[in-house]
This record gives sequence, C-alpha cells and structure tokens, in this order.
Amino acid sequence: MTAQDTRTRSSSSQALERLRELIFSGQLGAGSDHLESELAESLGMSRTPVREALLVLEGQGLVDVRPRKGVRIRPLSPTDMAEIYDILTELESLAAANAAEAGYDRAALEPLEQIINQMEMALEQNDRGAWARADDAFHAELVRLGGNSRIEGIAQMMSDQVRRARLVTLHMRPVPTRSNEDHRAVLTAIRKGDADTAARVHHAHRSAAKKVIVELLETHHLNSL
Amino acid sequence: MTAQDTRTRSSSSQALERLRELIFSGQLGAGSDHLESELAESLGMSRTPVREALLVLEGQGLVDVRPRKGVRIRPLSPTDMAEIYDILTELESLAAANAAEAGYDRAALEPLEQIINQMEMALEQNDRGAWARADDAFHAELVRLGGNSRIEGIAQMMSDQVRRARLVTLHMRPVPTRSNEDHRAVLTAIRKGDADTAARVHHAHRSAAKKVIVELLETHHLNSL
DNA sequence: GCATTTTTTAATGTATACATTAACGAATGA
DNA sequence: TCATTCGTTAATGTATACATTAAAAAATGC
Repeated sequence: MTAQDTRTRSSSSQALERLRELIFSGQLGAGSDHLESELAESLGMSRTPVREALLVLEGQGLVDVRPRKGVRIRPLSPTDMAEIYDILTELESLAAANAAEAGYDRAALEPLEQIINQMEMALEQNDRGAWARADDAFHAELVRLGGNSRIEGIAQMMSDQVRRARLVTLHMRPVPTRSNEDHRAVLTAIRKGDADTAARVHHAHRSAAKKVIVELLETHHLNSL
Repeated sequence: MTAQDTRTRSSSSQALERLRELIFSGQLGAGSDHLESELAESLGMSRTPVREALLVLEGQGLVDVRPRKGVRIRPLSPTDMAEIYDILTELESLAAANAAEAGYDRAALEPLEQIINQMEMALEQNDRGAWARADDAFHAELVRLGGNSRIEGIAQMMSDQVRRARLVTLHMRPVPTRSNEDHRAVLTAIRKGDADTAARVHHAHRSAAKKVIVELLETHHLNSL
C-alpha cells in the first residue's frame, strides 16, 4: 500500500485513471460519443475534473474533444497502426542501442531476462494474455534501459493508443514463437555492448510485427478499432 | 484574415496561445514559478481557462504543474537537449526515407527547395534570425512530406521544447554553412527516391547538430535554459 | 534556545451558476 | 415544395464561490 492509497486522490486524477480504464477495456467503445455531463454523472463527480481529465486524454491521443458533439473515443485505423509501429520501431531501436552502450552489468539486465522467461512460459502454456502483458513489459523495460525519458513517455503514449486494437488481434495472430528469439538476441547484444546489433535486431523485430498486424487489420477490414 | 479572426476565440485557446508566446519569448523565464491567479489576472480572464491551458502545456512538456508551488516554466538542461535531438534525429530520418519513397513530383517538393533557397539567402546576408526560421521550416516541411501525422506532432512538440535554448545558442554557434549542403543533399535523395541516402544524410546532419549544440551548452555551463 | 504541535494562511481543487453558441427545428415567404 | 430566417434548445465555455489542503507562522512545552 503506497502513501497515495491512504490519502484521497484528486477527483481529476481519478477521472483520468477511470476513463483510461473504460477506454482500454472497450466499455467506452471506439468511435462512440459522450457528453461531459454523462461522463461526470457516471463517475459521480462534477464536470470540472472530468473536463480536465478529457483535456489530458486528448493530449495523449485517446479522445477527440469536439465541441457540441460530445467527446469521441478515438478509433484506430490500419494507417494509424502503421504510423505508431513505425515510431515505436525507430525509438525503441535507439533505446536498444543506448542500452547496449550504457554498459549495464548482469544485475541491471536481470529484470529484462526475467521478462523474457515469463514470455517463454506463457508461450508454453499457450496463455496469450500473459504473453501480451510480458511483451508489453519487455518493451517498456527496454525503453527504460535506454535512458531517454522522453522516449519512455512517447513509447508509453503510442502503446496506449494501440492497446485496444492489440487486444482484438491478439487471438487472431499466429503464435509469436519468433518474438522470443528476437528478444533474446536483443538482450544478448545489449549484454555484449553491441549497440549496432541490438538496434538492428530490434528494428527488424518491430518491422516484422508491424507488417503482420497491419495486414491482419486490413485483411479483416478492421478499419476502426 | 481567417474566419477565426472575426469571431471571438475561446479564452482557453487564447490563454494557450499567449502563454506559449510568453514562454518562447522568455517573458516567463525558464525555471520561474507562477500562480494560476497571477497568470489569470495578467491575461485578463478567470482561472478556469488558464488552468485548462496549463494542463495542455504540461502535456506538451513546457511547464510543470506543482500544486501549491506555482506552475514552473520547465527549464532545459544539456541532457534534455540531447534527449530531444536524439528523438528528432530518428523520427526526421524516417520521415526523410518515407518522403523519398512517396515519389513526390517536382511541384510537391518545390516548397522544400524554396526554403533551402531562403536559408542560403539568409546565410549570405548573415541574418541568423531568418536562417533559424527557415531551418525550422525545412524540418517541419520534411516531416510533413514524410506523411506520418504523429511524427509531425512529436517533432513539433520537441522543437517547441528547445525553442528558447536554440534562440540563446543561435548567435554563439559557428555559421552553419554545412547545414545547407546537407539539406540540399537530403532534397536530392528524396527527388531520386533514394530512401536510404535521404535517411542516412539527414541522420548525420542532425547528429552533428546535436553534438555542436550540446557541447556548446556544456562548455558555457548553460544548465538551465 | 530548540523542537514540536497547533493555528493560520494562501493556493489549488471542485461544484455550481451562468453566459455563450452551434445545431436543430419551426415558421415564414416565395 | 423548398429555401431561408429566426427562435429554441442543449451542450460547452467561463466565472465565481466554496472546500480542501499543504506550507508557513505562531504558540507551546521542554
């Protein structure tokens, strides 16, 4: 229990957190419109903190505030998905290179290794939910090791934007056996301090993932997730 | 005169615009603290629209909202500068590659050429202000041609974060003769549809710029701009 | 004199009343 | 009937009053 759990958090930050959850879970569906007053009522607070939360969510690319038409939960098209994967590909590859050059010792890279182990276990047990969570964790930890705080923030934002869509495609994709080999190869390169290889392997990894998922969306005519 | 000039714009968007201007111009200095009520009074409006603008500015990384201590105009350190240039380097290089692959015709690339000409003229006349504006325009147009709207947004945000610092260093840097050659080389590669070269040349260009400017900041102990 | 508690104060956080305005629909006229 | 104008309405935008709370100041005890 952290300090924040005891003291009451601000309505504004609660609104932000709960709205994000409602968006990620699909309870506020992609493309749906919502009035400030409705959201406020359903969250049991006044419009003020809800408005503030919506402003932040707009900045994070999760909603569009469209005066007098309600707030729209931003839908994701295959083109959006391609844009986002391209960005993640570049920035994470740089992070991988930076992590390799940082010269982390074995202990510092332990969490990354643990996460890869988790992914392998999840794969063996055919638990795609667990695999997806671990995959997320891998990319987050990689970016953290890169040491560029702004890349962390941007990568987080981009991941949030594709979260819903990834959930949908998770069970449509072929079993991502190759992913784990890639992840291990990236870790090995980072251990060796081989920045070029780390970046190159990770770049290829993300590019391949982009191709698979964008084609999946297009094939199934999933134009608005 | 656009349509928006006749009808009254919302106080909130006015606050956003004016606060940005005050930050970029240095009238709200780096690291300085300001109360919502003071800002509201100086802008001649109530706290509500100012609060909303500040929330957006926080999302753009221009201020830190620190309850009960006032809003701090976010200062920029050499490390911050390095982070930002690294991100711009990667994303703009991708944009250059994408622009090359898009197969734009001569007319579509005309604006980019015009901007390069402006930079050369500014350089001949030793007008660094004009050069800096054109340089900004070059990078913005390049990213636009890349066709990834999220990269446009991120690049804009990163540029905004370094705007003040660039202003300070503008007159300390050696005359950027090399820049124009680089820009022309990028344009040529885009014309030819040579994505690899476009990305590689631009990457080297931005890396070099990063090195120069970060060393400049460190040498002069400009730790908080 | 110094540490600790209590009180005060000043700033933010929230609710609410009100102002504004874009969208909708009814009324008007050709 | 249709286009246009004018009101109506419902939603957002803004101001303001009030609640909350962290920090500063004052009081207390040792």
